[in-house]
Amino acid sequence: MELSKNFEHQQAEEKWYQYWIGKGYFSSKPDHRPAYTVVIPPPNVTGVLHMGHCLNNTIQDVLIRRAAMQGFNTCWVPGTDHASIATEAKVVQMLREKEITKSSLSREAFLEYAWEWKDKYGGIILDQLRKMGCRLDWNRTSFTMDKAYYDAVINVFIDLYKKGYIYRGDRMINWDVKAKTALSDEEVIRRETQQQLYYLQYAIADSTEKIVIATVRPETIMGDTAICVNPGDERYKHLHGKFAYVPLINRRIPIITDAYVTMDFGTGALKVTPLHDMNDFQLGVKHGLDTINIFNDDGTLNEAAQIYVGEERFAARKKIVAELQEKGFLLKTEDYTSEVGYSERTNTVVEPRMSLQWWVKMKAISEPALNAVMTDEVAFIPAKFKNLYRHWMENVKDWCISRQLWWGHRIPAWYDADGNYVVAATAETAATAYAGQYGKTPGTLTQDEDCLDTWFSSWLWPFEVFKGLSNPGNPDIQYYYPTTTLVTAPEIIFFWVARMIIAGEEYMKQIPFRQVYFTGIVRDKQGRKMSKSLGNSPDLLALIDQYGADAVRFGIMISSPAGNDLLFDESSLEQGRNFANKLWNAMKLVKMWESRTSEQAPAESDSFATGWMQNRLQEVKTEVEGLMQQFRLSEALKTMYSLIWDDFCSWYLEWIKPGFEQPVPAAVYNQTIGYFTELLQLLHPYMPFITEEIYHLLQVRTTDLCELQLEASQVPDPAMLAEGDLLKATITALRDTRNKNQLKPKTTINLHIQASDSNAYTRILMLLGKQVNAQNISFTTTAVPGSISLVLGKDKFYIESDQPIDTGAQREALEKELVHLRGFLLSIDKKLGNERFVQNAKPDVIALEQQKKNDAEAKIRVIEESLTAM
RNA sequence: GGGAGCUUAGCUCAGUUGGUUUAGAGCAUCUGCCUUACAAGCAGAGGGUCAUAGGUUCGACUCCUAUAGCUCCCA
Repeated sequence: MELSKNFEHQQAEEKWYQYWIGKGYFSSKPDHRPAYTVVIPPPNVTGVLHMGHCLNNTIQDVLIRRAAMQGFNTCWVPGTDHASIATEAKVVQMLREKEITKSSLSREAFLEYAWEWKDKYGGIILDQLRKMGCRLDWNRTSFTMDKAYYDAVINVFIDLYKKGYIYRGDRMINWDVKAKTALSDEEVIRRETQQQLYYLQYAIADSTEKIVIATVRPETIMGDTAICVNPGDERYKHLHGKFAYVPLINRRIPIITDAYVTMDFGTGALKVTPLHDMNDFQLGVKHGLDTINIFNDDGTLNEAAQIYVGEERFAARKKIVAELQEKGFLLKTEDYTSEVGYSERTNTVVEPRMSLQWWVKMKAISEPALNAVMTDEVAFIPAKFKNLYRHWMENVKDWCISRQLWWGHRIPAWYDADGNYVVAATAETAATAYAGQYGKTPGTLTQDEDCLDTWFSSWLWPFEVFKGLSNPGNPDIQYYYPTTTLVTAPEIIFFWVARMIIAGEEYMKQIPFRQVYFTGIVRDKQGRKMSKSLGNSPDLLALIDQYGADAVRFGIMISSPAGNDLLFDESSLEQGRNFANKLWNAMKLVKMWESRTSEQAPAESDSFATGWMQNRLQEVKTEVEGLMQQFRLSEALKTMYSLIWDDFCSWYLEWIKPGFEQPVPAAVYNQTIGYFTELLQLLHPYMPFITEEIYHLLQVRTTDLCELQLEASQVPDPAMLAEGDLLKATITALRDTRNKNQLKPKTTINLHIQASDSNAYTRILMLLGKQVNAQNISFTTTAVPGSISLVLGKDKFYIESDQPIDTGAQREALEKELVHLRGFLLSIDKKLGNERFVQNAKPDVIALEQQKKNDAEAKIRVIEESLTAM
């Protein structure tokens, strides 16, 4: 078979994914093996794959694939969440294109459209995960609105209500005037925003005096019910207890005092609008102020505002400012920058609003979840996130769980005509409950129109994907739960991670996962977070198409230490592609030897090479094992990269490479196939497609790489590794010297070694000669006249060739080395001359320093000799 | 305002409980090579007073304090 010049990823990816699926490798059933379980952080059903998903899911796949090779029964559960706000927005938009308004539809009709939308587009992101090669158990694909899952969410609501953890209450909330829904704090994005600070004067009652307040929201003055000053503020002491008039509408409001007011901001006098500002609300409660709501739910002014009724809030601001100016109330305006909250979903400025919503009381229910993390029962990686978690959990606020949407889990609360309510799953059970609670049969009970926050369903994810709630104690939940590792972004540590631990403790009486691995945030080259609105997120499928899935996985993994952000740069994908290509070509080289193996015994140099490669492989396997255990996935990949590229390709293959059309001893060939296979196996979790492809091209196999079990690494022989290091260092030094003396690669040399211990070279002599193009090597005890000399450690090398030599350059190099060594020696002498060092340092540290000193002195002597001989 | 974190080569980052050298890698740069696996390659090289100033210690990139700059989270 003719092998292509470079690795062609397209067919290989398609072919192997289908093959793996066909073999059923990805689907898991409980058995005797230990389980390794991962639940995917369910991507938003409206989503398309972006760099964050790519990072996150590659990491999960690496963990799962490696675990599968280590004998675990791996189960990685895919799925999506229903994303109530985002999906509803998409559906509304789709309807708009068909010229249908949501308000013209019944709830049922709207939901039919929504499901239609979901069925059509909801699977896109899952298909994209297939392209990446993810070893997901597709038979277990879950959705937060599957029937059983839906019911579980409703039952959790009812249960928590019965336990007293859920209540209904008036609170200031973040209101999205466009989506007409409440937002949780986490759905509000704060952004520095350029604004104006308006200085307005309010007339004091029974006086000609005026008080000046500064505000960024002049359109809310109609909702003012007080002016507040700091009690210690000398400027306003005489006004305590007096009244002022709100401009334009002339409402009489009290002047109150509270230490909350900062004296040096604005004028030190604050207008208080309890229903339209979070902090003012607190003041209002504290001081028993009147409350006036001047906005409709769409952000337009209502009747209570008296003026500009029906105007949109920002349009009203402009008009009010104009009128204030015209009537002399506006003293001045200043530029002012502060953080303003925007809706994550609709990007409109969030309006603080008083609203009757459903809440979860968080303090008591979260106690076990705090402890689970603090005691490392749930280990955070990296551990620095423990602090953040504790801080949040200790100051946890109640969770607003109702959303004014239809797409989602409908709140199971039922109201009579007077607003009395019961919580129950169905109309029937609600009627019974009502009769029990209120002692009468209800008239018509109507269900709450709102649905639940999406996170109120996804916090059940780690157990409900195994039907842990809807079918308690089933074999799956017993086998797979608690799950092993959760991989997620630190930005959802509160949204999701904390709440999953809470729900796990509450409903399974167990933690949901043993470890949480926090990935970094993917940023662009300029360090900006990748986002849809910035348009700086590359098209991942195009990248996979261009570079290959393996290269994309490599590129993202090579630059992502745990918990640190990574700057995404396409050059790392290039590196990945080049690496794939390197593997491909190494395979081609080895394949070339297949038909010309000979039965002759391996030469001593071959035995050295294979022995060294074996030991080096074992050494790296051990290293990788340690790194993986610490979740240092990026470093593990770097280690393998270097093993494959440098040790295997650049050194080993060159060492055993036969001359042109020469045979390769069969033993060497077979060992080489074996090493190559082990390398592929090691790398497979990171680059599954190409490794599987090459695995099968190298040899006819009865097994597949993705299922091949890793064998435990053996302890390497340090002497063998040291010999290899000496050989590599010697080759490099000699090549460098050749280079610097303009000896062309094709020019052969005679090499003389003046060694302190010539035995050190016996096994590596042949390889050395081959690699530096020496036709002859001999040992000497004296300098060889007319040759190029170089010093490596305690040994000297003399290169003889026909080429004229430049002693000046050599002398310079040696002198430079001498200066360095003398400086080094000086620093050691200082240390050893320091009495306190000798007294306090551990004996092995002192011995080490002594050794370093001896070595340095020996090297200096050798160089000095060389210089005089010159 | 409160909290967390970062600052190491031109760029992006490693550096695990203080002691194996006067600090490593990839990319970029420079030099020489179209050597029959690979120019998406091969063989080499140069480049850093580890943000700054103190302190602890026999010894600090590593621990402590302050300063400067940057980032994120929360109010």
